[in-house]
Amino acid sequence: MSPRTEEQNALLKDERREHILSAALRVFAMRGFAATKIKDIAAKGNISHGLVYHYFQSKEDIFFELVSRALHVAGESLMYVDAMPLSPLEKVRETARFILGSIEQGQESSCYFMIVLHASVMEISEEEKNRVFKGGDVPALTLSKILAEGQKQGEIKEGDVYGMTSVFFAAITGLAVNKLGFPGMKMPDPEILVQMVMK
Amino acid sequence: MSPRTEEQNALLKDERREHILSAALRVFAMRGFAATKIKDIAAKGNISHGLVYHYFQSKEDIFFELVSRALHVAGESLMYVDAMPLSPLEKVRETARFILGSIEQGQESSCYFMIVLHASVMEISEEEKNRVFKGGDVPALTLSKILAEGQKQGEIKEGDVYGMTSVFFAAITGLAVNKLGFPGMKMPDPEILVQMVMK
DNA sequence: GTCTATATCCAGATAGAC
DNA sequence: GTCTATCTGGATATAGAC
Repeated sequence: MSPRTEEQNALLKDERREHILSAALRVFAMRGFAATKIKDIAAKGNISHGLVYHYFQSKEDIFFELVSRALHVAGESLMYVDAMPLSPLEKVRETARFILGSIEQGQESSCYFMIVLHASVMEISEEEKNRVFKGGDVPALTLSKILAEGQKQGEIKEGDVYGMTSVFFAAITGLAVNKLGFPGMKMPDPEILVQMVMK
Repeated sequence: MSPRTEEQNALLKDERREHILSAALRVFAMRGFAATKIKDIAAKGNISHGLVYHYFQSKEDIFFELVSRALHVAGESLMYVDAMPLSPLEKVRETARFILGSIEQGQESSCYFMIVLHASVMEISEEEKNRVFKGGDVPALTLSKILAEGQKQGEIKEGDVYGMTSVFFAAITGLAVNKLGFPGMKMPDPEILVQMVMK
């Protein structure tokens, strides 16, 4: 019987962590931080209550790990679209389609949006907030850059780029959260978002 | 020493209730239902913990009273704008200006938006949800009606009125919530929302 | 590595003094 | 009407058995 290598152990441990995180995602999204009980996460993941503490130090740890991932993935996605060989307007269209599509198709994206939202209104110190939301402005900065380029090229409406960006993301967040509260809701045509900025 | 009449007593009682509700508003908005402790509400209102239960039956009672008010006021506001002697497009503009203005000027509106949002993702039975959100679709129905009229008159873009409505409200909700999490944030020009639907 | 049992704390709600 | 004291349940986190 060959003992597992350290590497294999680390992999198994990672898988377990992923399992717990994925179980925690929905629960945190729906109930918020405080209302989520470790017991609920454990039940969702079919493991015992105590085992959760074998993989994470605390409830906060799990929550902020999810927040961090959400922000990271959002940033990556925007930068990915930005790197595509498309005109600025097409990049906006691609972004709108991609995000609304992922919200439409399952609840996972919506859960991430909701978790970030929960985190953003949590009462934590300014320092802590800065740490948690480190890099959280990458999506907005990237979109702003795209819009500014589009204005130069005459594809995008003149006006406050920062304002357009915040409305764009606010709308997406709002839709995601709505979808979570009312799953029957149909996502609107992404083109509506595009027309908001299109000349 | 003249004893207070029943009427005066009722008025005082109402004032006290209002006092508690207003103290509860921010706390519920920021922390959500579960994380809000009766103690916090009492502290915010400078009254004792036990006294809260003299005016309300339970924590839920306070919360759902606030949700109900938020929905009621939102419906009233939209119907008020709709009754104004304005073209459909102007009604949309007035709505956007009014709501963004009230979010800009203080936190109260944002708190109401956030509370509705908390309520919408709460895990309650379908029945209960229907009861809590009774009349909650009045704003959306009213705006949809306005947009449809605007399309007939050629002021509003052709396309899915339901989609435009949901993006419009999603954007506003998203902005309100953002403002709550990051108070320094500037509200965008309402015109951005108007241009989303304007032909 | 996984579970059960439990220590410790704190919250919602009530009772009863003033 | 308002407060303080208390009952009771339940949640986080830990300890220790297997």
